[in-house]
Amino acid sequence: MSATAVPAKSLRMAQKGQQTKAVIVDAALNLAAQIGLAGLSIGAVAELTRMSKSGVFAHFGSREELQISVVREYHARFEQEVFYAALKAPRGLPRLRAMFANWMKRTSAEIDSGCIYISGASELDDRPGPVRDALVESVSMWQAAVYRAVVQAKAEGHLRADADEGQVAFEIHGLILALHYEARFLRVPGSLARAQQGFDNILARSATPEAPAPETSRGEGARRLKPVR
Amino acid sequence: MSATAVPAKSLRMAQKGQQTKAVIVDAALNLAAQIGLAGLSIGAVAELTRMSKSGVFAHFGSREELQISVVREYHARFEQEVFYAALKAPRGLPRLRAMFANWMKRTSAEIDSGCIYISGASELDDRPGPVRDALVESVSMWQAAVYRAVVQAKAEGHLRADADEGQVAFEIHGLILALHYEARFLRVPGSLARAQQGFDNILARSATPEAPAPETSRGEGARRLKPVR
DNA sequence: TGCAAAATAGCACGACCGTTCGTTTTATTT
DNA sequence: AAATAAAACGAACGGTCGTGCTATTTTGCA
Repeated sequence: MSATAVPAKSLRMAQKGQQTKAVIVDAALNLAAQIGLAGLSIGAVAELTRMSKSGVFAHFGSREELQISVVREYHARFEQEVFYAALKAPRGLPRLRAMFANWMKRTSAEIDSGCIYISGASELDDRPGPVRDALVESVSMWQAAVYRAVVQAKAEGHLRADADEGQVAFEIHGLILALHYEARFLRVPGSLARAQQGFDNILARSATPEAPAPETSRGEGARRLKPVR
Repeated sequence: MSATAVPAKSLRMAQKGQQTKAVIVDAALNLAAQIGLAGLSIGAVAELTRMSKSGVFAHFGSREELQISVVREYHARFEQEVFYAALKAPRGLPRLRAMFANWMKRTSAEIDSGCIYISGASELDDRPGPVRDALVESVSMWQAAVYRAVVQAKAEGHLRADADEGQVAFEIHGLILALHYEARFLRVPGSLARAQQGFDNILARSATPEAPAPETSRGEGARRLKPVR
C-alpha cells in the first residue's frame, strides 16, 4: 500500500459512504426489529437495500459489527424519542410520567417494529460477545436514567421519603415488559391501559399528597387518582 | 439390559422408538432453552444425542414438528413444576402465593435453562405458523390458570371485593418478566427479592385483613407485612 | 477533464441448514 | 431360527450463510 496519504487537505472525506451506510443501518434496524438481532443476515439487508452482499459487507467488515451498529442506532433513536423528549417535562414526577408514557408508546403494538432491547435480551442472554456487551451497555444506561428520574421525583418531594427507588424502577420495567409481551405476542387488547394502570398503582402507594397530578390532554383539570386494585 | 421386562407381552405400542424420541426431545429442549426455539437445528440436536441427522429427523418429519414437540414438552414440565405443585396449597391466596413462588423459582437464574415462554415470544411474535400457535396456546393456558387463581383468592375473601383480577394477573406477569430479564440477561443480583417484594406490594393494596399470612419456613410465626414503597 | 481513492459489484469458498433416499442395523414377532 | 417391521445411518442435493478476493464503477477533487 502506497503511503496511506489520507492526511492532506480534505477533512471532508467520505460523505457518500457514510450516507449509504446510514441507509443500510436503517434497513438493518427495521429488519432486526422484526426478525431479531440474531437472525439478522447480510444477504437480507442487501436485498432490502438493493445492494450486493459484498457491498453491504464492506461497510462493516463483519456481521457482528453490523449488529453492533444496529444496537447503537436503536439506542440513539430510543434516547431521542423516550429520554430526551421527556426532559421537556419538569423534573420530578412529571418527567417520570413522561418517560413512562414515551416508553409505553414506543413499546406499544401500534409501532410495527418490535423492541430490540427486549428481543435481543432473550437472544443474547447466553451468548457472550461484543454484541451482547453493546446491548447490555445501552439497556443499562436507560435503566440508570429511569432510576435517576425516580430519585429526582423523590428529591422533589413527589414520592414518599420511604419509597424504594430501585423497587419502583424494577416494577416499572416489569410493566413495560408485560405490555410488550401481551400486546405484541399474545395480541391481547387493552394491554396499554393495564400498563398505565400499573403505573398509577405504583404511584398510589409511593406518591405524596403534594405530588403534581397527571396532565390531562382534554383539560378538565386534574383527573381523579382512583386506583384499581 | 437384558429382559427389558416390560409388563407382559402386549400393551402393543411404543417400543424403543418412543423412548429415544423422548431422549431427543429432552436434548432439544435443553438446547432450545439456551439458544432459542428459532435457532434450534436438527444437526445440533443430532450431535448432542450422538445420532445422525437423518435419524433425528425421522422421528419428527420436519424441523417445525420438532419445535412443536419441544413446546409441548416444556408445557408439560412447566405445568407439573409450577401449576400442579401449587395445587397442594389450599385454594385462595395460599395457592396464588405458591404459584408465584414456583414460577419465580423456575424463572430464576439458578436454573441454567432459560424460559421458552419468554424467549419464544420475542422470536415468534412476528412469525405466524404452527409453532407460534402451539406456544400461544400453552402460554394462554397458564395465564388463564393464574387468572383463575386470582379469582378464587377473591372468592375466598382473601382479596378485596374491588380487586381487578385481570390487573393483578397482568402485574404479576410483569414481575416475572422483569425477574427473567434482569437476572438472566443483565445478571443483576437481588432480582428475585425485587420480584417477591413486587408481589407483596400488590397484595398490600389488594389483600383483605382476613387474608392468611404467608407461610414462613423458619417458623417464627407470621412475618410482618411491611410494604417497601 | 483527468485521476486517485472510495464505493460497490461479482464470484468463489467452505460451513451449515433441512430434507430426501437407499441401505444397513437393530428389535420384535412368528 | 427365520421372517418381518422399525429404527438409525450415510451420502447427497439445493439453499443460504458469512467472508475473502478481484474487478469495475462511482465519487470527489486538482
